[in-house]
Amino acid sequence: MPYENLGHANLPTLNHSPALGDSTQERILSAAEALYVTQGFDGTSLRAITKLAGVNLAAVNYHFGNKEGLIRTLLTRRLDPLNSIRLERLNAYTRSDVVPTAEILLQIMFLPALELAKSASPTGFNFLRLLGRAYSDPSPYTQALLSNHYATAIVQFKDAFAKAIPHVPAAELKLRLHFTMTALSTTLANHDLLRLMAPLRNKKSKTETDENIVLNQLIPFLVAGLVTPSVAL
Amino acid sequence: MPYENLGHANLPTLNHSPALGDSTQERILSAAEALYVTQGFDGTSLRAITKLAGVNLAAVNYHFGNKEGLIRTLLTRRLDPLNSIRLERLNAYTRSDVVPTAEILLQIMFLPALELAKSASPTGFNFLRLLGRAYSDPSPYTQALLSNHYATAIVQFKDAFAKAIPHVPAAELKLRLHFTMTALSTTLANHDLLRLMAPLRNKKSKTETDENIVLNQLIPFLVAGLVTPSVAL
DNA sequence: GCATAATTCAAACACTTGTTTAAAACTGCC
DNA sequence: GGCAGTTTTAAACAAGTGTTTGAATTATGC
Repeated sequence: MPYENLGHANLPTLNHSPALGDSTQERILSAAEALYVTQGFDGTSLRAITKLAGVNLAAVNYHFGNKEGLIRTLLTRRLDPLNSIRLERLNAYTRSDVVPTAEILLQIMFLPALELAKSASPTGFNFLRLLGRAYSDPSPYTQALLSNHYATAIVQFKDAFAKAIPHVPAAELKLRLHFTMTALSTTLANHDLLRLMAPLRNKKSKTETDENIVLNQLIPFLVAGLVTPSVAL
Repeated sequence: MPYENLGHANLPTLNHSPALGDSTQERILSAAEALYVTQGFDGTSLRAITKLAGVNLAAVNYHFGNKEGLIRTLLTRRLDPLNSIRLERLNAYTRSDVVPTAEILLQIMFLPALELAKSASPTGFNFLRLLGRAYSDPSPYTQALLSNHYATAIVQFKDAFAKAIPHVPAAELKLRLHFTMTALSTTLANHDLLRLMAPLRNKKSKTETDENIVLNQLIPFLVAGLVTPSVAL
């Protein structure tokens, strides 16, 4: 009688969209992720999830306890490895005495998300959209869950950005980082992103992936804003 | 027997938060706006709205037809005058042969929202947070409603930005404008914005309003990103 | 002052929500 | 083969959802 195995130790191939070959938990998570990305927490019902997954309604409560438990494992199984890789790469710089630039710091925040998206997500972009959706989800439960994952990682990055951009006062840099994070998260969550990128994709080499296009466009945009001289106080 | 007057002709003093002196419609709209800002469309129930407004449950259906009608008037009574002012000021520039800079264009998009916020909103920031929440609301109804208001206004601004920033290819500029709009909307919707601005407010003159602080910080951030040289293709 | 319209009200409607239950089916192991 | 543990299933639960109804109340116009 489980629903106690909320640990996300088993994330080997939670890839494909809800297919017949997968376990019940994996199919639930895949279906829930696909729906949560577009509908948000409140708009995603357990009946819609279980119907898409092709499993019984009670399976969610059996395997995850309740709806919050489902969303929690849904988010943590993505965010935990993401933040681990981010901090690992950031610490690699700080151990060596190299002071990373703002561009490198943004790459450290972006690249792991893109790499995980390519390796773990079914549709390729569902993982990125999950992150964006979670950050803008109004449900208090999601907000509370995110603030933990968000806060612990961002604190360390804030110090690194302060060293990379010493000419901007701390208060202003704080606000600029806030702008940066919101631009990142909502860009990832946006449905029209693929459509916006279409013309750019054609002009680039065919080996250029969609993820890299976003990276190559968004990072210079954000770097320019971050390092621009402080406005007169 | 109304619920046909969905027109928003009467927006004289829909100010105060739900108070006893206001009409039933105004109290419903105020309460709905306050809740919608924090809970989103799906998370805001009619019973919570009517309870906060101190009116009967059936009053919503009587005055607005249904929940969608309520949210529609909630958004249009704010967005319609906002977009009118924006386009009016933009056209004033285009009639004269002055080509507005990117900074001026952003001011045209920001300033009317801030002015309306100061004059019409109860808590001062509820109006801005309403805009931000609407743009990130996952409910399909809100998205459909917004896409109209959003699209018609942004098309004209896109041309103006293209003239202001001629050195950036159209496809790239399109993406940068997308980043700009998302940064704007989610910044406005964010709850922590006031807390982030606190240290800046103390250093500025006491006449400096919170809205101007956002303006003075966000616009240079966005302008720098918009006008930065195009990445090599 | 009175008839008429507009509004408010309590109650119920049909429906969906997350959750629980207990029996059924399946699983692996000796 | 049979038994214990695990999982799945259909059904029901209580609570909440938007909406409707019809009577009571208030406001309006003559």
